[in-house]
Formats: sequence, structure tokens, C-alpha cells
Amino acid sequence: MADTSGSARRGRRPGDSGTRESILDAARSRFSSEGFRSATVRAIAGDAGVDPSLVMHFFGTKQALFVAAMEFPINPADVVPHIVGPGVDGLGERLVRFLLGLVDELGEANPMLGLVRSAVGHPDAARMMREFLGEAILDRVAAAIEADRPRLRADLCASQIVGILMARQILALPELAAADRETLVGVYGRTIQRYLTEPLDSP
Amino acid sequence: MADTSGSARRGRRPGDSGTRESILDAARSRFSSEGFRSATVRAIAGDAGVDPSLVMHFFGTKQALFVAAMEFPINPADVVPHIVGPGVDGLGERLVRFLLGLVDELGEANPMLGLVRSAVGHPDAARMMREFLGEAILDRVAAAIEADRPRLRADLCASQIVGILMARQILALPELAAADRETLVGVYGRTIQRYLTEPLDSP
DNA sequence: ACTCGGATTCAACAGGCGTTGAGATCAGGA
DNA sequence: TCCTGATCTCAACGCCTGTTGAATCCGAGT
Repeated sequence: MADTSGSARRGRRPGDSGTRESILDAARSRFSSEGFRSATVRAIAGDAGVDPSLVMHFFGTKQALFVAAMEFPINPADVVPHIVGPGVDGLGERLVRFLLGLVDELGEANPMLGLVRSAVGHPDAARMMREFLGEAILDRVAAAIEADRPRLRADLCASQIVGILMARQILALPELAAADRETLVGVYGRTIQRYLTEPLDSP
Repeated sequence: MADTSGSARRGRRPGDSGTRESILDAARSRFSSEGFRSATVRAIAGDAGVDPSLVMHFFGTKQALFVAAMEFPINPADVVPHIVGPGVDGLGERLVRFLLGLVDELGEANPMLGLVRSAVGHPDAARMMREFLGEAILDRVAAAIEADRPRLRADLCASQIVGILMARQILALPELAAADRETLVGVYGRTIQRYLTEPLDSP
């Protein structure tokens, strides 16, 4: 609100404007909490204090803005070895602890939530989610341990992880949202561990 | 296409028109595959071969149409005792087998998928999903067995069930979609069984 | 035979959407 | 100092949306 005249001015603003980044921040927040379809370019522009057409100028298309905004803030290649490194023992717990920590840390601007919310009824976003969760993370994990049917095991893990996101962050199931994090790490960790290492044919 | 004149006629059609039901069928299908927001009244009317305003005449509002269409085709009170009856042994497997059978049977007009697809970014639908999954099914199951923290156990089960729906039907993870049903019943059944009966504090 | 009322369509509204093109403004290199 | 090009706004376009009101049609009860 340091406007020197009384009304909005056109043209370039003085100083180093971090406008592009603030558009990306607003987009992350809107896409994450409303999904691709419901989040509007106009609302994102409004949040960033900017005209909608400036968004188009920077990113060209709503779809392209979505792709740019849902870029993951950390590189899986950096973090996965850190989780897998200590060995198979406790691997499930480490994965779940990492996931829950990330969710709490990212808050409302969480690309994983944006992808889940958009994947529903939007095949392109479903593909992005599949690629991120599967190829970037779980396939590496499943490959690090040595077991039969690694892809099926990765899919099993993905189903529980997506379920955690849906139930805790989107459906907001009350007991699950209120539960102590380490309790969940224990329960879900054992599930993931089973999906990764135990025999898949029930005895 | 048994039109006696060459063009569409106004007014009441001859014979016993099951129009209301065919609108509901179309709505179930559209809401299930696209979610509340993306499914349009016009498309539903088109599928039913009817003018959009007739949909409003019957149901008043898109929201009311959604509620009517997402009514579950079977009554949980009828089926849950059938699943719980035989006792705690194999309860998880019976639940998962019932769920997967239902999904295959209902196909593209599955209210559970419609609710999941709409819950995302639509709090009213999230509440409907919560009420159906929790109060109608899982709370009864958790109450039937006797264990500590029954609500948390119900939420844990819900998280895996929703995850199965997301991963298999919406994300379409390939190995999961292709997997033999009884294999999944074994793997997921054991998970649900754990969530229902095993101690929640990891040893 | 005659009305009555539900079924059905048509045409339109008001609002929101993504996107576009033209123009204004200014930072920084020549 | 002037010019270039990036940044930014305004106004508008065409489209799609849920919803409405009026007009038509016809089966059924009297």
C-alpha cells in the first residue's frame, strides 16, 4: 500500500519486483486447496495483487501455470537415499515420518495436495501424480530393497500414502487428524514395511 | 428415435416415461466420473436426452440432484451384519472382498467414486463421504469388535479404503489395477484386520 | 367431453471463466 | 540521453455455466 499516487498505475513498478514468485506462491496455495478446475486465474491474480493478464504474460496458460506451481519444493533424488540408506529395518517408519513431517511443514501450499485434488477428474494431473509418487520416490525405494514384484509393492505403498493424504488433509477424519504423529508413524509404518518386504501371497 | 414427426416436440411424451430415473442414471454416471464441479447439468440432460430445465424441474438444484444421485444403491444396515456376523476372524478380508466386488459391479456409476471425486474441494461432499464411510459402515464394524479407540481404528480403515479407490480407480496405478483380486484381498485384508484388532502402540 | 396438472421444451438472463490485444510505464544498456 | 524491451493494466472477446419464466403438450380423473 505504498502507492505514491491515489490509484493503481500501469507499467513497470519501480524496484526489484518479485511478482513472478508471488504469483507462483498464490497459485500453489489456490491449486493445493481447491484443485485445478476450481482455482481460477482471476483469484490467483487477485491474491498476488496483480492483473489476470499478467499471469498469462508470465506463464501463457493456466495449465502451464499449474505445472510450474506444482513443481516439488524438494528433490526426491536428494532425500530418498537418506531414507533408504540406513537399511531395510524401520524403512516404513522413516518413509511415513518423512511424509507426515513434510505435510505439516508445507501447510496449505502443498503440491501433493494440489496434485491429489486435481488428479480427480483431470487425467494430466493424475499422470503427474503417478510419475512423482511412483517413478520419483517409490520405485527407487522398491528397487533399493530386493523383493519380488517391486512395482506392485510400490503401488500398494502409493495406495496407503494417497489414502493418508485424503483421509487426514482432505476428508479431515477427526480422530486421524488429531492423532499423535508418532502413533501414526508406528501404525502406518508397519503397513508400508509389510507392503515393501513381506510375502504377497497370504498364507 | 421413434419420433413420429421430423423434429423434437414439446409437451408430455406418450407412454410411461421413466425420464426421472434416466436423469438420475446419467447424473450418477457423470458425477462419478467427473465429480460435482466438472459434471454439468447440460451434459447430464444431454445424456438423458432431455432439456436442462427439465432437470431443474425435477430436482430444483444441481446440488439437490447430486444428493439424490449419490444415494447409495445398497443399504449398509442390511449388509454390514452379514460381513461382521461370522466373527472377527477374516473380518478384514471379508470387508475388502465386499468393497472390491462392489466397485467392479457398479462400474462407472459408482457413488463412492462420485463422492471421492467431489469431496476434493467441496466440503459438503466431504461430509457426505465421511458420514457414509464412517457412521454407516466403519463405526458399526468397529463397534462390533471390541477394542480400544474404535473411532481411530475406523479412520485408519477409511484411509486405506479411500486410498484403494484413489489408486485403483482414479490414479489407475497399473500394477494395482491389473492385480488379481484375491491377491489384493489377502494383502489389504490383513491391513484392515490389523487396524481393527491389533494393539495401536508399536512394540 | 372437458378440464387439470404434470411433463417437456425453448429462449433467455446474468455471471464467471480463460484468454487476447493494445497501450502505458519504467529500468537499464548504449 | 535516448531506445529497447520487460513489466504491468485496461477493456473486451466468446464461451460455458446454473437457473428462470413462459409456453406447449397430453394422460388421467370427472
